[in-house]
This record gives sequence, C-alpha cells and structure tokens, in this order.
Amino acid sequence: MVTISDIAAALGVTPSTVSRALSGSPRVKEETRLAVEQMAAEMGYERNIVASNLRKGKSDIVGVIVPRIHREFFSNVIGGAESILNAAGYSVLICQTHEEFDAEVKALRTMRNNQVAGVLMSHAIGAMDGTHVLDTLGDSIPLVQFDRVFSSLPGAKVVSNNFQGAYEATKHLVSQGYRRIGTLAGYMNSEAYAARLDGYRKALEDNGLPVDETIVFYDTIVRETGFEGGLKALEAGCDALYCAGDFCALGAIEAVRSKGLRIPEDFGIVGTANESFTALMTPTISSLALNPFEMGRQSALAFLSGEGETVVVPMELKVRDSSNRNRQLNLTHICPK
Amino acid sequence: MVTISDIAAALGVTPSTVSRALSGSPRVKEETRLAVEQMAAEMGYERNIVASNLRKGKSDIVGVIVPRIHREFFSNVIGGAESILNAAGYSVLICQTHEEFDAEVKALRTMRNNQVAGVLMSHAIGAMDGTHVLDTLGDSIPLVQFDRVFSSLPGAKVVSNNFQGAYEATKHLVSQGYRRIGTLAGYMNSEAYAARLDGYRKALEDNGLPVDETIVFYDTIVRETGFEGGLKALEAGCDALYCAGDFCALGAIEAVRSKGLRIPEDFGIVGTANESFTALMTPTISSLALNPFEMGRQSALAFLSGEGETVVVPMELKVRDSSNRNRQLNLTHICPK
DNA sequence: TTGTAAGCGTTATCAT
DNA sequence: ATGATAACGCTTACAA
Repeated sequence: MVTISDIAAALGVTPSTVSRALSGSPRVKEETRLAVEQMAAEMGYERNIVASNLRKGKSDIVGVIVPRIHREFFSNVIGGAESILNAAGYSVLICQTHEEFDAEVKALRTMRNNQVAGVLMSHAIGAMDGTHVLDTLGDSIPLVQFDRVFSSLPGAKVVSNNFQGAYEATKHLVSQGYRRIGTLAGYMNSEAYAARLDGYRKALEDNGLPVDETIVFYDTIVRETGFEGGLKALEAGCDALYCAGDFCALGAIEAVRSKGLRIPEDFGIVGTANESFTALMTPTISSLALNPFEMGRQSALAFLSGEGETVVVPMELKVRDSSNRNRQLNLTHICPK
Repeated sequence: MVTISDIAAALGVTPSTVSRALSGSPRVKEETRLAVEQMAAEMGYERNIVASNLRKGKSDIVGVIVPRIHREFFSNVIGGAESILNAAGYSVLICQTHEEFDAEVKALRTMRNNQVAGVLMSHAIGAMDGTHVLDTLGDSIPLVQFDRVFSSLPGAKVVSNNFQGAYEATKHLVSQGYRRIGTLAGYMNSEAYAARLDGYRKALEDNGLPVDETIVFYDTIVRETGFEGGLKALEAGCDALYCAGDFCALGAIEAVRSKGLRIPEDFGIVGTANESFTALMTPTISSLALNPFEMGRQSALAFLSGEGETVVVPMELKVRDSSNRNRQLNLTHICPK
C-alpha cells in the first residue's frame, strides 16, 4: 500500500507537499503538482480515505436508513439518492430497521460510529417519535427525513403531496361519473395517510358530494383487508373506492368481482403507489403514483445543500382501466374471452 | 465527543487500560473492567470506528456492488446479505454499476479506498472478464461473486442451480401433457442462461421428446421480445414454452391469447424469476423461482467463513395456472366473466 | 512555495 | 495488571 510519504520520498519533497498537491491546494507550484500527480499514478497511489476521514473528522459516506431495502418504494428511493450522492463523491451506507424501533436505534448508532457525513432516513412503524434520533445523532450529523417524517425533528424533509394526490384521484372518480365514492384510508398514525384522507374529503366537498364517514374504512392496506373493505363498501352502496394502497385496491377488486360486478362499468377503483403489478393486471389498475426515485434525489440534494426546507414531491395519477369508463378496456392481452 | 482518554482521565488510569477493558482483553482486572464499562456508559462513550479501523488496518464495512439496486432480484440479495452481516457486526456499503463497466471499476475503487473488509458483487453486463476486479481489489480484500460470476476469478461464488431448475420446469410441462415444448432461451453470453438451456434440453431427452433447434428462440427476455417469440412458437407448432424470464413469459402469454388460444388448455407457459406480478396476474403464471434472499445470505456467510467454495442455491418451481391442466383455474378473483 | 510538527482516536508492543 | 510510547496515513496551522 503506497502512501503519500512514499511519493514524497521518491520525489524528494515532504508529505505535506504531496498532500497539498493531491488535494488541489493552490499553495503548490504547478510544476510540483504535475510531478506529484505523475508519480502518484506511476506508483498506483490511492488515498487512504479512512485516515483522511479520521484527520478531517468527517467522512464521505452518507447513511441511509429504511424499514426494508427490498420494498419497491424504498429501493427506488435509495437508487435516486445514490445517483446524486455518487456523482458528488459520496458513498452510501445502508441499514434496515425491519420496522422495529430497536433496530432503528442501532442503525443510528452505526451511522454515528462510522461518522457519516449525513443521514437520510424513513422511520420504522415502531418508532413513535423522534427523540431517539436526536439523542443518537446529536446535532453534528445532518439529518434528512423522507416519506415517514416526524415534524418535530429538525432538518430537511422530503414528502409526497398526499393531500393533492388523493384530491386528484378522488376528483377523477367523480369525473368518471361515480357518485358514492368510499375510501380504504389506511391507519391514521401516519401523517401520509391522514393527508390522503383529507384530500379525499376535500375533493368530495368541492364537487358537491356528501362526505359520509360510514364509507371511510380504516384498516391496514394489505390484500386481505382490501377484500374485506371491498365487501363492506358494496354493502354500504358504494360504486367506487379510492384506496390508500395498491394491494388493498387489488383485494377490493377481487371483492367486487366476487359479487359478479364489472370493473369499471359498475364499480371504479383507484389505488396508491403505482406498484409495478398494477400495470400488468387485467384490468390494469389506476393508481396514484409516488415518485420514490425523485424523493431519493431530493433527499440527497437536500443533504448536499444543507438547507432544512421541506420538499414536496408531487404524486401523479396514472389512469388505467379500473377507473376508466370512457375508453375501451385493454382486455386483449391476457383475459379469456 | 468523549474518547477513551476522557474515560482514562476520569478514572485515573491510562488510555491503554481503557482500550483493553472495552475490547474485552483478558489482561484487565475484572474490577477495572467494570469501572471502565460503567464510566463509559455514564459518559456516553461510543468507540470511534474510523480511528479504530485506521489503526487496525481493516474495517467492519462490507461492500456490495450490484447493477441496479432497485431491481427486485438485487434488492432481495442485499436484504439477505444484510441480515447476516448486521448480525455479525458489519455494515453494508452499496454501489450500483447501472450495467456499465466504468462504473464497476469506480465502485471497486470506492470499496478499496474505504478499506472494506470484503466485497460481494454481481457483475455488470458491460464487464467482459474479471481482470479489473483483481487489479483494483488486489488480494487483500476478499471477494464473493454471486449470480453473474466469472469462473476465472478467485474466491467464493454463489449461483443458482439453473440447469436443475430448467430441467424441473421442462419436465413439469411434459408431465402436464404438452408435447412440443419450445423455449425463450435468452442470450448465451450469460452462463446462467446457457445452463438453463442445457437443463431444458436434457429434460426433453430424458423424457423421450426430440430436441428441436428450430423452437429454441434466442433473444433478450423482455415483454416485447416475448410476444414475438410467442408468435414464432405458435407458427412452429409449439404447445408450450419454457421462458428464461418472467417478462418474456408475459409477452408470450399475450401472443398466445392474441391468437384466440386458451392457457393452459391449449398452451402451457412457465417463466423464470418468480417476479411478484406472476402470482397476481390472471391466470397466474408458473415460474421457476430464484432465491435472491438466500443467495444474499449465502454470499455473506461465504465472506464470513472465508472459504472460497462455490455455493449452489436451488431454484424452486412454482406451479401456477399457466401450466396447470390438472387443476381448476383460479379465475374468480379478477377476470370478467 | 515548501517544510515542520502536531494530532485525529485507537491499538499494539514493549516494558514495568 | 497496568503504563508509556509509538504508530496507522493523512491534514493543517505555523514557520521558514
């Protein structure tokens, strides 16, 4: 392993000069810099980042903490963050929390021990407030929260425009002629789901439809609970559902079909998250798309800029067959005639 | 930031003693160790890993290099690796190559500069051989390759049992009564696809069916090429296809339906990779499942054990509707009657 | 413009 | 069982 001292010795200068030359300091003669660079290349020198980091008291590693790395949403966020951070000379250290509070604390410790330059994180369900974050990170490590954020914590936040998105999705259902639109709303301890519910309500109000609490269904948003929610919605006389997740939208579709009703003719469905399967089903499922890659990019940019602002990443409604009464269904490709 | 010197001063001992006590050396009086541990806890001490790593010349970070982190397969591999590595006290540093050779070299440099304890990697399509890996990593950093491996490189390798898996998939099609079984084979510069093709051929031979090169279709394995392959297979009189990917299997299904044929009655399909959408389509698509999480686990275990063996992770055939003539189709949940 | 020297926080090798 | 000291490789005042 060749060090700056080796280069210095070979050139008859001191390590400090080599260090300056290599780090682009203006306090080096052009001639010397060239000689150093050439010798460094020749000897195959590569800066020891660990030593450099120790000395400088900071590193070029950025920590990313997510509930589960293999979840489509989070892996795309990481991809987006990495695309920015890598270009800026940072590397990405990843920890998963598996939605557990203890693991989140451990991950934060790992980040601190490794003296990361900053932390981008989305909280575990198991984390009830943000005090552990402050305790562990202190105020020397910049924090950026995305998606699941605690407003109480300092630093930048990157969130989706859940209110606006759910508003659009609901308005779209109204425009398609559905008149009794319920919602599978999710769980209200998440700010994101609460905002979606608000958007749904506002859209109904703005379009002269009554807001009926008996067709707001609070539950988890998995396929099974979606099926149950779908059945309840039918009993309550709904002709459409805005669903706060795609898997529960899938379940709701199954429920509607199980009663012999047609989608979208008799019943309209819009999901949320734009999971890749929504575009592959038959019928394809309309979905309110999050923009995880962009959220990752924005999180990284917020870290780089050092500003503590809140960035809102817009959601985009993907209109597909499950809510589209006006166009021809795209049934050719997979369903039996 | 409290250091071991602070603890030493507070206790009236030297930093060396504190270091020994904290790192579990036997050369410390039990009494002293207790005092040190208590004081450390009291003062909120946390070891500076960067300094420790510099001194020890190694780190507790393991690098993982993948083509694209947000691809389902790779993010699951990472998840599997992380589950083992975290438990063993390592953290995971991630780099993507986006399938480009230059990015792979850069990622390897990043790993080396950060003095990672080891590297787990799956090569970019753009990497033609493994010389750059040896050049960059040297022989001081242990290497584990998974999925896309170069046999020429030293170190452990973790691969899927592609031959056996494709053999099972093809045999399954035979057992369902299909008699002219073609294959969408993929591209042959990948050892994995070549092995799948071999398994397909062997299964036909072993079951007394002819191996007909005119129904082996070499192409990329995306939806569009799958559609084309499906049409060609129909023209060639096939009644089934083993597909080396799930997206091309989807395309093939669409092709078969476009000709008014029924699946699985008239035509059988098995895909590969067990992408999540295969279980959500109608009909559900049979698929030869890779086991990415297990591959990640095995890669991490191979790194920890330090042995250079090749681990073969078995694939598992998931029989679903698209190849199952014997059972009732599961059509209730989504398709129009 | 370059050299000198100190130090980042830890650990390892001595010696005591 | 503990202490003194040096060193890991780099950066940065400060001095020349």
